[in-house]
Amino acid sequence: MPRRATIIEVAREAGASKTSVSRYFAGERDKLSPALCERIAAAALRLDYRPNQMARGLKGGHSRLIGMLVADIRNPFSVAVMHGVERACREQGLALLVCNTDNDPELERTHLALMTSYQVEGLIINASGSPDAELQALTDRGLPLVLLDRELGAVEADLVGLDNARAIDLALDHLAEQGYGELLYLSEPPERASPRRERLTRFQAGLTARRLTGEAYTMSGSDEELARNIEAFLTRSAPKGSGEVPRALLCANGAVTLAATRALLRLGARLGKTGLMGIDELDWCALIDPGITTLAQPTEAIGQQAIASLLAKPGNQADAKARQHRFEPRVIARGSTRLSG
Amino acid sequence: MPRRATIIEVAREAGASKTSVSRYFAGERDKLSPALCERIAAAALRLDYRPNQMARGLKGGHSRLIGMLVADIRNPFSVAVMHGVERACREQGLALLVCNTDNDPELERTHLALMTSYQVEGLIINASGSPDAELQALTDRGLPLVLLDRELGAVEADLVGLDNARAIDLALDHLAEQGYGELLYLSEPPERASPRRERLTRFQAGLTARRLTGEAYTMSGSDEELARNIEAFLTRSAPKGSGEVPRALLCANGAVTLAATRALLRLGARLGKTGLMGIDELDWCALIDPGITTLAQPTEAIGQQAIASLLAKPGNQADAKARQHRFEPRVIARGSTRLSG
DNA sequence: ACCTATGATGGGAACGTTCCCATTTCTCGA
DNA sequence: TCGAGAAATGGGAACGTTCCCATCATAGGT
Repeated sequence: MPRRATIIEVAREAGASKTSVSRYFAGERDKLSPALCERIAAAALRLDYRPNQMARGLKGGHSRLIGMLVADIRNPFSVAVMHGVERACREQGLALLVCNTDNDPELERTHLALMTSYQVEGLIINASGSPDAELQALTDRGLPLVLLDRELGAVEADLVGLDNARAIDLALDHLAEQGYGELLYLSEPPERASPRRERLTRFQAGLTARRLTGEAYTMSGSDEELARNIEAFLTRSAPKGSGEVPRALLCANGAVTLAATRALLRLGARLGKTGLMGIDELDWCALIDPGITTLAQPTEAIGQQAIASLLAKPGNQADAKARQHRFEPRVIARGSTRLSG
Repeated sequence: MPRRATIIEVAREAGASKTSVSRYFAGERDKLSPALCERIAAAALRLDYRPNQMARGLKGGHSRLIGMLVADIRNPFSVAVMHGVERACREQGLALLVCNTDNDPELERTHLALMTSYQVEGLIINASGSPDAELQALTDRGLPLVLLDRELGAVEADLVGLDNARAIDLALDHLAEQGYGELLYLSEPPERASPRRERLTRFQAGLTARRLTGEAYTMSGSDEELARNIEAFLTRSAPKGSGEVPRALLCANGAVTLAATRALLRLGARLGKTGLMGIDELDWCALIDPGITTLAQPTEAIGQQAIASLLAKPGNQADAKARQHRFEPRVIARGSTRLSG
């Protein structure tokens, strides 16, 4: 059972010192004479040498590892962002340690500890709970940190995510433009996740300027309950004075869109006549009969920016103010917000 | 900027030797007196000590890291399995290094090298190319290895995945039972991925015994081309002698199901009258009008078994024969395979 | 009382790097 | 001709663990 060659063996084989070999692999080839470079390259090839990242990480703290903590790995949005993060890592020669918390704050703490024990050089956090204290301790220690999608009050760290206000504005504009006048905003419980709060707030704030009326419903219970609430919204009598005003649902994210669509179909609603729009573009949104209108997030860009922000961190100087990178969504208009259909 | 405490500092704080502290954290507490244990625990708590995994990994090669190489991280099946893997890792105190190859064999090689440079203790491979040589070299070196979903001819390693023959049998049985007589099997190019070959072969072998006729189409081009081929299949005249025999599509995986559904809806086909069944259960399959019948894979179990197989490897003794863990899928019958609808 | 297992503890050499300092050789200007 | 400085290279001490060995009680059998 052969063992991997070490830097010492390569040095001997190349007739050089381990320092030179180290330099060669650390990308300081310009400091070496071409002849030496060549000898080292040949020797390394002959021995099939690969630097041991564990040893590297031990010495200088240069693990070349990035940790990513995801609240729900089965959420397509998270996966899409992860795809962008992964690609950016690859370009930088970084490896990605992925942990999924399944929205469990307890697990989040555990995984945070796990990742730091691997001396990660940076952390991308899509928080499920409020590990503010733990995270602040890490930044204090000089560990670059980026918040993904979800803000965390007490932590000074860059945030990368959607421009939630803009997203809601775009949605409201689109719905108003299409002729819908009464809206029902559907969301998961907004307590723990900042984007949910931001979106909900903006929704409520954005109604009057557009002469819309609307209300919000927080999903918590069963599909049945959701369906009942949607039905109540759709069937209640129009406010006096106004005639029949078209009604629409606005879904706060992909999971909600799924549940709402299920409910609407169960109620036998005709999409379009009943408006339906969701944040997050999903595979199947084009499939459901007239197509479901969505707001697509630039997930790839978000992922790449997360790594960019991480690497831009001056490392030790914590003086750099926390930045926000808010990305703009794109409206993908389909039949579910077309009244004429 | 405080630094993390080391084992030496804990030892001093506890009035013990680093060896004892090491033993304490390596889970050999039974070899220590209760008094000493207590002192160490207190000291570690006071200093907020966490063992440095990099150093651990360096010394004994015990990195507690598992690598997972995924061909396509945006495939919901892969993510679902990864979820199972992640959970199993967590239970074992392992960390998961995830690499996505985007189905690029070149990238696969790079990532393989990357992961091994982190001294991973095991590797879960969902291959995109044929890195047989590289992988065999790794097993020879004693690295436990598990193939996920996709077999690799030349590598002796456990395989964990679906019982593809059984899956096709279940599908054919179901379709025959529901009264469909002519089938079109849709698949992505079967060259590189063993499950595609296994499924296709079994499909062709399983027709006659069930008095079915069928043909296979390999998706390669555009949606239009797929739609044309499906249309040709649906509209061609019945073979002489037999009356009108109900026709159905069988989709080899989730991606194909998506494309086929898109095509069918575009063609204005009525699901049910035209049968549709797919391998892999997806969020939206219940949503499309009468519901799409699927074969669900036990993804969580597959993921957990992958880790189990990895840990069961006798480590060095490569004598252990490669095992196959084939899981049985479950039919989720919906309207798309109900003629009466 | 003595010799020997047995169990608890500690000292120190690895593990494979990086990086701080030499050391050596060479170039160039005074 | 000489010394200074740069450029190329190498030696050795870390980094934070683990683990082999040694040490030292303590207890038990003779």
